[in-house]
Amino acid sequence: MGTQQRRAREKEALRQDILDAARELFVKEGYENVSMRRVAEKIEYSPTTIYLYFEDKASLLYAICEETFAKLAKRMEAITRDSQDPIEALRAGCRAYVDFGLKNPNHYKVTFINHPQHPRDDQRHLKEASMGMKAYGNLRAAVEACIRAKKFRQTNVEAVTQLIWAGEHGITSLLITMPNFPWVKKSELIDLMISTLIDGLRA
Amino acid sequence: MGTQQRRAREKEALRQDILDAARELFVKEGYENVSMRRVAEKIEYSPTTIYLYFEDKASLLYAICEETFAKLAKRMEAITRDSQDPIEALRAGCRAYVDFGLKNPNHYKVTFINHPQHPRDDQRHLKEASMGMKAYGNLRAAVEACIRAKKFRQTNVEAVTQLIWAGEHGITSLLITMPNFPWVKKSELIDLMISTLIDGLRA
DNA sequence: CCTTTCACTTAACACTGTTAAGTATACTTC
DNA sequence: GAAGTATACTTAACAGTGTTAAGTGAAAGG
Repeated sequence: MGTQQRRAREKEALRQDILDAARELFVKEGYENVSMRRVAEKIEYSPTTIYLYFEDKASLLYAICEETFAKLAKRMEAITRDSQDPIEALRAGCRAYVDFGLKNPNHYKVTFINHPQHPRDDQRHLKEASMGMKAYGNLRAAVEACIRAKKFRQTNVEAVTQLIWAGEHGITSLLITMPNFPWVKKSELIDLMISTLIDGLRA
Repeated sequence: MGTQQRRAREKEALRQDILDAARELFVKEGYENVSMRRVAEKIEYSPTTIYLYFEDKASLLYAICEETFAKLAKRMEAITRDSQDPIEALRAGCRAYVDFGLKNPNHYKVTFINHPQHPRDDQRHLKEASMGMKAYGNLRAAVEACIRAKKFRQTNVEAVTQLIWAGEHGITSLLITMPNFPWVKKSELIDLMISTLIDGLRA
């Protein structure tokens, strides 16, 4: 009777163990530098066992990214909701995005910078999209609020959202991938980016 | 007498052949998807021969990036020099940067996005920096001209340069790594980024 | 002509992601 | 309770990777 449920539960538990082990290794050492054998070793199973739970290495990564993404989306949602002024909401959301990236550089890398795109696997590409769409949707809502409140000269919601995303991403990714570059004070640079974009958009 | 010179010339010729073969493959298929054996096959030498000319695969890449970078720097220099108004010069330079990235996506990827950073090899990191410094210096000069002409509210040359670089990079890298995303018209997005940043900086 | 140097190759190492085949164990059915 | 089957996992292997140590053959120098 309940045996099937118990088995399903045990399977799910191992799936989570794999995910936990992989996440820790990926985040600590980077996706490319972690082999399936290392993940297997960590959970004390044979390497091939992982393939009973995940299609391949990339799937393992995507599963982790989806989790992480949910966290980011949730955080951004909370931040933008708790703010009155739409401009300040947008500013806070942007700041949260960049901070999140800098605090989880390897996650950010595999999700937005490196993400190994399989040749001719469009299915997976859509999955990625759906994963990021939530965070993007949040940003979009914040931008829409600003436009609705007639705070911006530009009225193309999509274009402005993408513009701001690109700005955030530019700074986040550069700070992550080129840590040895002689940057000015990081937090000032981030604020400058956000302020400059908002000022540039202002009505 | 001349034998030594001839040999040196022949060595240099093969070095260039390797570089040419590697560049073509890297640009066409991406650094990660090209093996040393494939490069060797293309030049019809044994794989290990490459190691007589380049320390490792990454060095091969860096050599190619340096070439490409020189081209970008030269182009940007020409563009910013031929312009009268410092703001227009900056705008044109930015546009050239992004266009260059979109036209050489794999080059841009390996140079600014992926660039496989070797663990504990700081020497190489400096080399990278010196490589990019020229293009960065050009941008810096264009920014400095704007500030000198009192066109900008912000007066921190370094911060503004890095800000603009981040903006350019953000849009370039996102357009390259996420080609399936429903972007608004690309050239409009690029122009919007450049204009918004400049407007936001204006005095 | 002999020796040494030089350019290059062969063979191998230690890895990688991934799959096919094999092996116990636990569960179901008689 | 015994036989058969499904399940969960492992072993062995494939085809590939970057890279190195050892070996080869020809050209250059004395």
